[in-house]
Amino acid sequence: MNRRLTQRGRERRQQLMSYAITRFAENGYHPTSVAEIVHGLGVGKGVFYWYFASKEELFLEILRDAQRQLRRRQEAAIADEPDPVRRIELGIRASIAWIDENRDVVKLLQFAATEERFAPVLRRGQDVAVADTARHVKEGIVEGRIRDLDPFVLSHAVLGVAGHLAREFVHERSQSVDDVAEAAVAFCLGGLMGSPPD
Amino acid sequence: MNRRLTQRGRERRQQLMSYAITRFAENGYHPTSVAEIVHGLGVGKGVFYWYFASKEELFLEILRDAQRQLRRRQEAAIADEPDPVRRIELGIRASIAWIDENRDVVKLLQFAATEERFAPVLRRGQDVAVADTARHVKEGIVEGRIRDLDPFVLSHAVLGVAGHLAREFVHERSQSVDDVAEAAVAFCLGGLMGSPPD
Amino acid sequence: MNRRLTQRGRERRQQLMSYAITRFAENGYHPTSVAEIVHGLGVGKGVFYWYFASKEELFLEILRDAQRQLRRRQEAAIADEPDPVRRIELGIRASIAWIDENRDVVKLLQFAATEERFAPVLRRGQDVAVADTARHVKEGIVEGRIRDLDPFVLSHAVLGVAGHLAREFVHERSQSVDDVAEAAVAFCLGGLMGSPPD
Amino acid sequence: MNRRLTQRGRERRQQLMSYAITRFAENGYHPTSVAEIVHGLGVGKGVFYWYFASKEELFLEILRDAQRQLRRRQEAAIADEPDPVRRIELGIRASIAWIDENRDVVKLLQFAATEERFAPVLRRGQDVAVADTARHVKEGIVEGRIRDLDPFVLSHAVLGVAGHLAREFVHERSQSVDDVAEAAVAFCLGGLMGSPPD
DNA sequence: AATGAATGAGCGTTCATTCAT
DNA sequence: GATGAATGAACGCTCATTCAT
Repeated sequence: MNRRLTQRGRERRQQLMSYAITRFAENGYHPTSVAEIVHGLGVGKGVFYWYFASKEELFLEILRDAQRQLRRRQEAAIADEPDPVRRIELGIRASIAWIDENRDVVKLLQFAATEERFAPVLRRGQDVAVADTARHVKEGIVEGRIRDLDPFVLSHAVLGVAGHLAREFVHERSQSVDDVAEAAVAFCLGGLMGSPPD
Repeated sequence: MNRRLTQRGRERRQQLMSYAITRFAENGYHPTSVAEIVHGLGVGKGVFYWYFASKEELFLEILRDAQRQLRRRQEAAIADEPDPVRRIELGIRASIAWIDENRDVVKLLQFAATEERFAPVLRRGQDVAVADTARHVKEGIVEGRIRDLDPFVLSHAVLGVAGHLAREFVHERSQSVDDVAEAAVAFCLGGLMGSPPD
Repeated sequence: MNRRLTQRGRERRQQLMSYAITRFAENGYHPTSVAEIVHGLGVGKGVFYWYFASKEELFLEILRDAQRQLRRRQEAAIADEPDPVRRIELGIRASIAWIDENRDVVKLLQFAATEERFAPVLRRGQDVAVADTARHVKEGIVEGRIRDLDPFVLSHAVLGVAGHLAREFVHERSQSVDDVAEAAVAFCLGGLMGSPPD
Repeated sequence: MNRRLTQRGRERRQQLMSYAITRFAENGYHPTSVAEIVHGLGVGKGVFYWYFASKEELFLEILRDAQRQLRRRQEAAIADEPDPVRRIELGIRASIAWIDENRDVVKLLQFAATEERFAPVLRRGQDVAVADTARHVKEGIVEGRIRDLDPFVLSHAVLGVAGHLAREFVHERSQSVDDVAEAAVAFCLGGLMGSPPD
């Protein structure tokens, strides 16, 4: 692989990835055949293997792409906000927005987590995301605005809430993204800073 | 199906389910063949189809079983605790404990969420779990101990945190279940009751 | 693989091998598809893979079988003949007879020699055959009846003549096996014992 | 095909043939793809089909070339040697030398013999070679220096020994070409002229 | 209840060949 | 002359499922 592609080539490749994402998301990775993908695009089978070494390689590519995009989105949202708590909030909002806009890839990320074959790629991305958040949490703890618990656990909790709410509400029960984001932020900030339960 | 089974028959069936769970969790549902399952148990293919109508049926059975178990566990934990907030806490602890003890099935639940074929079964279970939690949340709101936000959103947030932390920490980073439960409870109660972020 | 087979199973397996040999010999190994083999036998594709791990494995099995058979045939022919030169002669005759009766497998042996993938198996068989012959040649040299040249080279020469004549004459120009054997023996004994070319 | 080629064109064509020979010899004819050949040469696929009508045509070309070359080599070696037995000897030496220098094509000739598709071309070449040798053998018989057996069988035997020894020894067991040639000549002349075995 | 042989549609992948550029 | 994108039939192989025993 790693072909040098013409402009047209790059477009074809993108087209294949996009279509594969929708099919994988709708039908599942395994149940979706390469034949189905190329047929849906009205091209021959060879086209697929001209651009991707294998079905698995395509899937990994999708995974990597998604993680790269999400991270870029979060970084852009945070930019140079100086307040760590506010950075966390902006991160949550950016994540939820991205999840909302990429429900299909999100499903694929979830699926990838369930097969040992794909899990490592995912784990790496997760670690990065947690580390990113943990930095802000630590600052918040130092400033005395976030309670003094393990910053990694807290980061995971934040990510868990954001991801879960975004998936469940925006996709399944069709609430507005903003409402969901609002709730997620409220809950997380409460969880991070809130007075202990007694 | 729905055969009338002898004692031995019921054991065989259970044996098939247990082994299938470990194989599905390790390898994925699709990549695990019926042949692999019966071979691992040292029996012929006929055995499988004596007890299950199809591979899919077996998987659905596993799903239903898991949800039934988890719910029973939560109910047992809550028992007749009168304090709604305390009930939420006990529910979180019970969930985390169950997830810890059933990492394999948990993976299968995650996978099931990614295929339209299995998602409905899951959704039903989720709805029940959320409704259960929401009842306690509502009581808490009425009592003025939980802030006045949409109880369903709050319930989802709680479930999201508990599930996420249990999966990530207990399984992947090998922390003690109790520590994780502690953190989850703290975060959730903070999120539920916590003073809003200024 | 390495299945425990019933009587019927063993027959099926043999049937597959026999038919594959004729197809491979007629058409070539690569151009003959598994589909062609099973279709010719009127069975489903699964049958093939029930008995053989792969097309390649089947081919190797054929190779091993052939070498085993040929060797057994030679040993039976030589039995307990005390005269080493006579043993060589009997070996030549046995080889030619076997080649005559197994023209199809012989073609496969020739083909196998041309692909690095199969060559090693062949080489091993050849080495054994040469070593067998070389033993007799050495004895003949000790007895002063065969000229004092490298016994391995002489053995190879003998095998080369026998194989070549059998293939060329019996198969291609339809001479009687006995005539060919006679000529091969005469030539080889001349080559082994004959006075040097002045 | 049969394009009129420029000097550069003729070189390209030769380059394709040479590289194809090494790939075919190493990997086998069928397992070597056209893509592999053009890729190895760093050119596009069009180049291949500019010079050859098909993969098969290229292979046949290689075959014809090889036979032409070998024959020319033998004729040059024999030149105008008047002694028929000496001509045979010189022919053997020339063949062995050529085989030594063209191990790759030799493998292809061997392969070609195993597919009905290519065998005819080969057969024709073989017939010519045998006829060439048979002429000398006949003369030798007339002169009373070679024993009175079927000259075609004797020629085949000679060719068989020479080919077999050259292939087996020079390539596989790395003996010097001259030693092998010496042994082949000795064996063959013994076989041709040698006193009958008793 | 259980076995193991059989089925055959369907899978991921390859590759000789074509052709617009 | 040459490129690289495209084609699609065919390949080796898998596997859920069936069924005679």
